[in-house]
Amino acid sequence: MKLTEAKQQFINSWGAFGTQWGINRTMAQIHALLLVSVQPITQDDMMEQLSISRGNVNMNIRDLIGWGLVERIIISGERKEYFTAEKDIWKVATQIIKERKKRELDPMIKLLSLLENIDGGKKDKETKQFVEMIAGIKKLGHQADKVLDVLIKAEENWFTGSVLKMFK
Amino acid sequence: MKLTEAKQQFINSWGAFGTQWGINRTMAQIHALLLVSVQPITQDDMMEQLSISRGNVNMNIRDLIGWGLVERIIISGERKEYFTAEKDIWKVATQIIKERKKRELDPMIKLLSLLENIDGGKKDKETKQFVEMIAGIKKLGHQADKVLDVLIKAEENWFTGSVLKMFK
DNA sequence: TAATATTTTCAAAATATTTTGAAAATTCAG
DNA sequence: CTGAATTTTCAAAATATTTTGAAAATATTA
Repeated sequence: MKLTEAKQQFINSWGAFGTQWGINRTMAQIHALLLVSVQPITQDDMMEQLSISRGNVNMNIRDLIGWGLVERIIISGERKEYFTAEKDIWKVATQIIKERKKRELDPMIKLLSLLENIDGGKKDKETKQFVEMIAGIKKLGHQADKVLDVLIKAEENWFTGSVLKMFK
Repeated sequence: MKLTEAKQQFINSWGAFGTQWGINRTMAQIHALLLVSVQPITQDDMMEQLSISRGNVNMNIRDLIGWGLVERIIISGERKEYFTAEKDIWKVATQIIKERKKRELDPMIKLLSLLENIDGGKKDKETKQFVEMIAGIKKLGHQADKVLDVLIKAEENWFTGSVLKMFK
């Protein structure tokens, strides 16, 4: 397989993969493009390489910066802005975990806590069963939170495999 | 908060949460409804409680069964089919992890293996850097695979918290 | 077997999401 | 400050996804 062909397939597959995880296809493609671009690139480069509009590039770049995955680079003497992505794939994974935890898991646990306060407590069986289900999900959420914290803090250890020895 | 109100909010939030993870809103809502329904319910019950069409219920129920999260129940003497969901939330989480691993992680690792075979090997710097990025992502995928296997096999231990002691 | 209840299918409609592109805003060199 | 280059915004258009509902298929009863 040719290099350009492989890059293209990586970008497309990364995009398709992203959509399965609730991530906008173009955002994932831009991220993939930046991952395989050794030098920083401009918005015009992205427009050309992915055949998408200026507005689309601009909005998704902004999102990627919000996710802490992409950085804006100013090259002195150059008028245009350049962009680059974190290349250490462990740091990328960690950052995504951190963000999804903050944006989704935390609010979910907060909501479940509210739902546990049912009028009249666990008097009748139906209420009791509902409250127990909610408590169970909340507990699962807390456990997931802890497991993810360990993974985040494990840093390169996770990546190099030594965390798994701890598991065993 | 009233029980019916809490149930409704749980169903809606579970649906919203699902969409953030690439899961169809209605499918997540049906799952939530089944989670808080102590007795098995019919497709008509779902149509009524979620205000959705028969076809919608039917297709999403089929998907949920495909995910191994819902079971069709035949009650003797009853003409209609009933449905019920696994209530042990740890088993639910495990099942979802298993399925996503099989449907998404495994094919992704397979693809990355293909992309590592670039014509001419790592002769030039550009190719070398691309291959290394792909190899890095593949390695991350394998590590994630192993971590998830441990969580799946840990069964109730994960849920009760003792897996975390292993981490520490 | 016929009549009826129930489930399944899927094309079309509705809805939601993404993308475009041009105007507005901003930045920067001279 | 002026004017050109660049970035940002966002309403409208395009696209993708979900939902409907009625017809077809299947199952059940008598």
